[in-house]
Amino acid sequence: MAERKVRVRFAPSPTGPLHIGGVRTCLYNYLFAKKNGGELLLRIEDTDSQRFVPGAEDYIIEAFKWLGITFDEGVGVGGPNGPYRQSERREIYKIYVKQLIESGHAYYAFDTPEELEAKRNAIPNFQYDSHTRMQGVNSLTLSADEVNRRIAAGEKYVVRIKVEPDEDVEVDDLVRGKVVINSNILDDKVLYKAADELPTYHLANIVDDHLMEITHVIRGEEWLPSAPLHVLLYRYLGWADTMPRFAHLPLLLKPEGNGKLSKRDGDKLGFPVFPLLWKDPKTGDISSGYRESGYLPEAVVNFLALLGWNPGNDQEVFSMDELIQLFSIDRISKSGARFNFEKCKWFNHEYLQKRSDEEVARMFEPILKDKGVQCPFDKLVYIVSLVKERITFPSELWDQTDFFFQAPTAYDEKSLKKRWKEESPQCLRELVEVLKGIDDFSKVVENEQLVLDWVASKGYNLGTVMNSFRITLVGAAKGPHIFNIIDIIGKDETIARVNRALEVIK
RNA sequence: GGCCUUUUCGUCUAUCGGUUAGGACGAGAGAUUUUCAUUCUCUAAAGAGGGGUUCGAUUCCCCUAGAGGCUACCA
Repeated sequence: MAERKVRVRFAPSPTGPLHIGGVRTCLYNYLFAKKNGGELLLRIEDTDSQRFVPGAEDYIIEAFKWLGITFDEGVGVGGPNGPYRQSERREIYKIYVKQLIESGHAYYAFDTPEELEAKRNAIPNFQYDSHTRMQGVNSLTLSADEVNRRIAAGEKYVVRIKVEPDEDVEVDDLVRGKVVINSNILDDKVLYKAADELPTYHLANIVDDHLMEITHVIRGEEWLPSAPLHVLLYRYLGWADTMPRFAHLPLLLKPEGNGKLSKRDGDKLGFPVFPLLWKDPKTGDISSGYRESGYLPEAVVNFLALLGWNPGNDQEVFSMDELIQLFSIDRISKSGARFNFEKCKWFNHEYLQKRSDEEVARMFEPILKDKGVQCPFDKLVYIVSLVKERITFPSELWDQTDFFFQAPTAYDEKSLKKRWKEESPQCLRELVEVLKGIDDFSKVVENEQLVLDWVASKGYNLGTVMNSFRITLVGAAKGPHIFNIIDIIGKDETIARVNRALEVIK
């Protein structure tokens, strides 16, 4: 086989918001494509007309835009192999359905869903396959005339693959090695439904991957059991020599308990399982998203990249470019990864520190606006510089800085009990006089030295003075350096806060 | 039930037959900080069980168990 340009695809079904596991699958596809100088396609697999959800497609596109994952071809960007929505490719699939039937690898089946349901109930482990298909109502058991008559009469039929029995089908998986399944356990899967004139996933997937010249199929492990069917389809269609390589990714599991990660886990444990906030168009239910929860896209990408892959050394923090350089399929792990969002938070803290004070200040602006607070931008940057390292999410900014914008309305009991001494009022009254003598509060270092000297000259306990002072300014025993605080709130406000505290605190 | 995959600290993982089994998150303890937080240091913490193969198995093979997936006219 000649060397082909690497082409991979992400092919979600627009049945709702994109699950974080899907995001990881796409990320791995992206990293693999970029690493190998290849291309990534976005294909929308909307062959299930029943489960189509409006808005899901736009959501998917927006989510990857936010994450910095770009597509070279597909829905939203176009390309020479379109259309990229399977619902718009009906006529293409029909050609191959016909080819499969004519070559004897598929057949018409007229069994109704009710009949099949009845068989499943009556016969344990019933499956439509080489052992049972001759009892079905299909083009194998009906005369050609009868088949034609039924089709002409508009009877709803499906087309099923005719799996040849007693054959070991081999899937050479890039992650798991050779996986062999005997064709006897495969059933004659439905490939096409006359009811909506659409193929099922299996056929559409193979036809599109072939036509779009996909070289590597990187997808979740849930597809491993049907991979042999796909191999068979490539063979029956005569495309075995250009069949893509498969790589089945380990699944993302719940943080605790059993099963794979689901929407409910997020709701229950209080972390998002979707990249973006999603509002269900039918029910109006809201599902939280990483973006709206204050996660940085590079943190989400970094966290996800390491869930099932590692570079083989101790490095933990990677830029997208580094991930691209380092990524390789043979370092993908085989077992499912439990989703640990504490680590995700840690990544967010790391990446937030990498952002400049100006950038973080900009994240703070809408929060302040919401609080009805006005603040000059350069002052905001100054404030952010004092508290940035303390926070993991921009949403924590207000709690860390509210005292810069408004005087404390109450004084924390615990702090008072621990830090407010009997001599505090007297010390503070004298401190006010000292502060009054300072003209420029922006001389942080000098002012501190001045106060320190004064405390020493009076023989006061430094901790008592400073902690009491802090409580009057902040309302509690917390916050950044005191002399930065008074620089920001200014002389008048500083003195006013001390005086007010002196009145209120008994 | 059947079939497939998988199994190293609580979690994510390193180790490609010979290591004091390493790192990170989280946890605990100290230090720094006149406050709180940050930061730093240290500590505890793992090869599912049983058989083989081998001079030697976490590593290779088999069995059992656990975990996960699939078993639709869904993807």
